[in-house]
Amino acid sequence: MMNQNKLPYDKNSRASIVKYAKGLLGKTLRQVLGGNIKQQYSGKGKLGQLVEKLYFQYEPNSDSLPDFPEASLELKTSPLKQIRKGLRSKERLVLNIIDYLQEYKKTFEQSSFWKKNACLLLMFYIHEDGVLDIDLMFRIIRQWDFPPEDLKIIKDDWQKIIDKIKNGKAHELSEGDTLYLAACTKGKNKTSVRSQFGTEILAKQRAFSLKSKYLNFIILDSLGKAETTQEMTPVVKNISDYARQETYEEHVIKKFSPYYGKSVDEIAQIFKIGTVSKGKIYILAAAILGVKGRKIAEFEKADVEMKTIRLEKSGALKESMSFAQIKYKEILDEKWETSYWHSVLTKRFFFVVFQKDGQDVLRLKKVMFWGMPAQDLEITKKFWNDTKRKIEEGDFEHFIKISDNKICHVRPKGRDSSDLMPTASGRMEGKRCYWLNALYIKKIVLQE
DNA sequence: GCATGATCATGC
DNA sequence: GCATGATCATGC
Repeated sequence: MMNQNKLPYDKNSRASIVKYAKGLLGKTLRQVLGGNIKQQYSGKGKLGQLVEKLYFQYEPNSDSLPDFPEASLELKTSPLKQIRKGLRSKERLVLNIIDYLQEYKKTFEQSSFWKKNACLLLMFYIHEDGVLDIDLMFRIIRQWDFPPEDLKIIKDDWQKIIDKIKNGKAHELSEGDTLYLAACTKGKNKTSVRSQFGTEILAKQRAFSLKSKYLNFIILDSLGKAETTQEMTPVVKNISDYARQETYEEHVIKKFSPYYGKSVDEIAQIFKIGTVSKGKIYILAAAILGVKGRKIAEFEKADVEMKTIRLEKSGALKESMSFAQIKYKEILDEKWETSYWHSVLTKRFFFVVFQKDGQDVLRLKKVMFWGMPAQDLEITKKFWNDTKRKIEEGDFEHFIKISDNKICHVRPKGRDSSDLMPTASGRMEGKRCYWLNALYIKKIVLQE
């Protein structure tokens, strides 16, 4: 360890550490430390180590304690990407690895997650391909304490993860299980497995993480983009809104239940919102949740995918659920874990289920949150690999069909059959998209 | 009745 | 103009 007297900050003081950290704001490590430092590390996750070692002058550790233990402050660097509308999070923020054999024994307050990450020193930098870590510019540097409303949801999330571990189901964890705090895979997927409680089945190594969309909220707040965050209204303005022991999801479902059995028009009348076109059911949902405008803040931050489901009188589900187009060129460069289809299927879903009555009027039947179980995700991985391989080979005739019963399928979707998209070989092919099979959705909706 | 192909409505 | 969410149409 360095002689603490020489440190340019007071390691016992959060304020001092944060203030010193801000010396990097708008700058790169090279600019601040001089041009003669060598790139000592390269690759993923190394910028954080460089900041710790070169700027804060302590040796990086993999302690269960925060990086600045005396000040209970955990340092995290995280990349930003430029999109048309401004800066956004490039990826999830990965926190500490979950010890499946220990974490479940603890309360939230004693948990490894909370001990290490209760207070974060966030350092967002602008990601650039092919640029050395020491040449990346820091754009946002701030202390982050979770607001009480967010912390409530994070506690619910943590509990949900713990419940699975307690039940010997760590191998079934998925990012789609939770809202803000997720159990994301960490390490090389095939080889990084760990033993878990209560069963011999090995589970993928996972770490607590904050979802990328949640970080966006921090980023917009930090950049003073109030106009963007104000478009979003939270369902829960204050944690005192919760009934005792109620989770966020239970709270949301409770708000919908008085409208079960009512038609779309009836609900629209109650909230005086005029005619609601099909495909705009989220307007109804926002109204029911008391959200002015169109964006439900918690759903945005958790990246919840809201979908309408229509059941026939009989309870049958007529239609499969469509998603985005398959980009024939882009998919060739994708890996499963970072692919579009994987990112959709690991989201948390919010299903708004309607059913036709005797007069063919759609009535709200129920709402539910859902995340795809890990076993199913494995099946969709096979589906995706098969689809990618066929696109690679230029075989557009034999995609997996709904009758193959592989949870999802490929089907045309375009303006009409002459709506084409170029393939890597330069040939034009009809546009197609990913679908979730109707039968699969039906099972989910009817199981609860 | 279901699988599959095809297309509509809307908003950015 | 186009992607997306959603639904229609047809034939087996």
